[in-house]
Order: sequence, then structure tokens, then C-alpha cells
Amino acid sequence: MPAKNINTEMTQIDDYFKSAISVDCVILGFDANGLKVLVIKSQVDPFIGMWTLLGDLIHPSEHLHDAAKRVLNKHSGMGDAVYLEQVEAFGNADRHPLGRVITIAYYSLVKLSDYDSSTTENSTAVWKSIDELGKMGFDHNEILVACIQRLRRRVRERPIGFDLLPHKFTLTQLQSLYEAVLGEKLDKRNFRKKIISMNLLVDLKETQKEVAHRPAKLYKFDEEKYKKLESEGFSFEL
Amino acid sequence: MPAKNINTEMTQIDDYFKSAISVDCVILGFDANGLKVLVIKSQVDPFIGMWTLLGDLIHPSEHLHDAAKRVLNKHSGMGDAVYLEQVEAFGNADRHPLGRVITIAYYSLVKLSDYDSSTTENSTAVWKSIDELGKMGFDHNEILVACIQRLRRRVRERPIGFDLLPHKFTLTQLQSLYEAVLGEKLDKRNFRKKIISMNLLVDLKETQKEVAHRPAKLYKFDEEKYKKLESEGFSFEL
DNA sequence: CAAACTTAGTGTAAAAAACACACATTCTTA
DNA sequence: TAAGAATGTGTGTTTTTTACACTAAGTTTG
Repeated sequence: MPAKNINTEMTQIDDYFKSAISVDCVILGFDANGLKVLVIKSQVDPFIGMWTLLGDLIHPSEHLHDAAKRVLNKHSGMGDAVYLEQVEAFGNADRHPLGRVITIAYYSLVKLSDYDSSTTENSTAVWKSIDELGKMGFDHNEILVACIQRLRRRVRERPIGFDLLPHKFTLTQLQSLYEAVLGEKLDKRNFRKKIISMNLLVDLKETQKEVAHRPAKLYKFDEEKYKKLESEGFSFEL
Repeated sequence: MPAKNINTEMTQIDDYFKSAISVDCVILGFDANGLKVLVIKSQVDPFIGMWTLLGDLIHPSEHLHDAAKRVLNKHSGMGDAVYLEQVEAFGNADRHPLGRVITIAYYSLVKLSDYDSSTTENSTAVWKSIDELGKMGFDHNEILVACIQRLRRRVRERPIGFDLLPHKFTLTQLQSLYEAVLGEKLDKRNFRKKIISMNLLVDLKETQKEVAHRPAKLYKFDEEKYKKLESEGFSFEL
């Protein structure tokens, strides 16, 4: 625990225990219209009404990662079994109007198909497309950009794209997810060749229903197989 | 500034302003014997005598990056013009015996050839090979590993290896630096072919002196050219 | 001063990976 | 039953990566 103020020297030390630490989560989802972020309207003075990321101060003896999970769970209803990664600490001395608050940015990937706003009591958060956010409160635009850049790199080297898709998905959905994240068009045949050759997808022998065109085959990601291959030195590369 | 304790509610808020934030720097150097880290013997109770990274609490209104530079400068004598990158925040609630201290880890790359211990007044830090450190104080082994992993990735995508070499270097030195960082042997001809084909090295038309074998040509890294190429979309890849 | 030592410096061929590219198929709806 | 919409599939070309061994230039030693 911090020292008490018993003399001048101690008071100085105590000065160092006057910062707060928060986590801010870039909670990302994906649907036919692209990448979405869960945001909320700020209630903090100079930023009232602006969109902000979801975050909270870290409880006094809470681990960083647990704080991020708590925030995620409160607003998305899904805390565990969701991809969550720390990205960067943002700590400019003047970034928060209430005092010195350093924030640790995380991003997480959730399946929008599983999202159910009724399970998130009292959260007024909404999903917005990442390009319709405008100027956000605090330094949250900067945080968002840092997280998306990180995602862009990671999605090529780990099979985390699947965390944004429904359990059952088509190859076209998978491809358009990659296109949305990477911000570039990919060649259909080459994409399929590569992803199929990794042997990480299970053909569910089912097809889409209720689409006004030829229905596509459905696949799922084989988590167990990936873990096994990974432990043998295989590395996902797209 | 944090609220004063004027009522119970405020006291609770104040509780959140009782953490301290520090930076810890993994200051890396390179010589013929491989990668070195600048470390110091801990004076903090359960870790007394163990090696620890160089760090300090962040001053109340100091930017994160500035705090890292200050630490770097104090112990290495070179603050500016040194590669410095934030890696990760470490914040387990029990990681520091004095209270809740969250630390932001940075790593930096310095030219050992420029290091002059006399310019770092009152620093008792020493350079140790990264594999002769044993169990370090706090969670510093974990921090060190995270930083070296980051360096390993970065060194392939940015020309930062040069920050660890003298201004004038031979291709063999450059290669053995890469081998040390990546932890694998590289093929001499392929390495040279690749690095030369980027046109980022200037042949200084000089050779090594006082070596007991055929002297190698000396090169320097062309910083300006790299910046220019980078701004035109070129990206370093090794 | 010749022989031995040590590291520097150089090119080519084979294999693998990346890329470009177009049409027949299957379902729905009008 | 014809038109529309998205699915699914293979090959040849180019580029990149990899593997690999000997001569050159200096120093040291006998």
C-alpha cells in the first residue's frame, strides 16, 4: 500500500500515488456492412455527447487483464472466450480532464451474431461502423487507430478472424472479413486455395438457407486442430 | 487533479488515485558477444541484490515517452536519437511490494560503441548478456522477454538493427547482429544479396584496420534515403 | 619469404510461393 | 423458363526463396 503522509519526504512519495489507471476496450464486431465498434456517448465534461470507447478505472487490486474482461462483459455480455489483446498504454499528462489518468488500451473481437443487447443490463452502448465515428472524446480516435493497426497485423499471423464470424460461415464471408480488416480486395481463387490448404476448416456439409442465389457451403473453424498444429510448430500465415 | 477527501463518495473516487505508474526500459546493446542489456542491482526489499531493469516512477505531469527517455538518458547517457518503443503495460496487482505500481515497458537500442560510462553520473548500471541474467527482480524477466520478442518482429520490418551497430560497420557484423536477434543462422550470400538490393547502404570505400585476416569493406546506413523511400511507400523487409 | 591461417566476397540453378485470370454451376425470382 | 446473383473451381507465369563452394586479400608463423 502507498505510504502515509508522515513527513515531507513521504508526502513527495505519496504524490506519485495520485494517478489513476483505466482500461479502454475497442470492442469489435463484423457484419455484412463491415467492422463495427461498440461505443457510448460520453458524459464527461468537455466531451459530452461525443462517442467514446468503453472503459473503466481499474479497481485497486484488480489485474489489468481482468479489468478489461470486466468492461467487455459489462457492455457486450460476453466476457470469457472472447479474443482480447492489450495494445498500448496512452498516458499523455493532459489526456483526461479529471486528473492524471493513464489508460491501457485493449481490443477484443466478438461474434456480432451472438450479441444480445438484453443481456447487457444498463449499457447504452451501440455498434457503429468504424468510419462513421467522427471526432471521438478524449484521445479515443488515436486509441482506435492503434488497435485496428494491431488487428491488421495479427489477423495475418493468427487465426483470429474467426472470432468475428458466426460459428458457421461461408468462404465468401471469411474473405470479405479479411478484406474489411486489411482494407484491400483479395483474389477469390487464391484466397480459397490458401485457406483450404491449411486444413483448419471443417466442411459442415450444410448450405446457406434463404439466399436469393446459389447457396454457399458452410464451414467452421477447427479450434482443436489449430491448437494441436500450433503446438507442433505450425504457424498460421495469410 | 484528483478530488480531495471531502465526503465518503469522494474518498472512494480518491481510492482510485492511489496507484503509481512507472516505466521500465530494456536498454539493449550489441557487441561481438551478442545482445547486452543494461541492468542494475535491486535495492528493494524482497529483491535486494537481484538484477533489475532500469526504471523510474513517472513524474506527476510527465508524458510516458518522456519518462522513458529520462530513464534512458540517466543511465546510458544517450537520450535522444535513440530508438525507443513502447511494448506493453505490466500491471498485476501484486507485482510491486510497495503498493500498486503499474509499469509501462519500453525497449531501446543503443550503439555500444558510443557508450561512455563516465557520462552517466551516479549510475551503477552494467551491461550483461541477456542469457546470463538468471532470475531477475520483480517481473523483469517477463518484461525482458516481451521486449525481445517485439524487437525480433520489428527488426524484420524496420531498419532498426543499425541502431545497435557502430556508424561504420561490415556486412558480417550486420549479419551476426541479425543472427543474434533472430536466434538463427543466416546464409551469407542470400543475406548480402537481399540487404544490398535495398540500396540503403553506402559503401564508404574504407576497410577495417588491424584485423588478422582479409579486411572487410565498411558501410553506413543511409538514413535520408530510407526516409525518402519510406515516404514513397517502400517498406523494409528482411 | 613461403606456407598456413582467417575471414571476405561472389553467382547460379532448383524449388516454392505468389499472382493473374474466366467460365460453368446452382439456386431464386419474375 | 429465362434472367439474375453469387458460388465454386485449375492452370500457366512470374517472383521470391533457398541451397550451395570456391577464390581473394590480408596477417601470422616457421
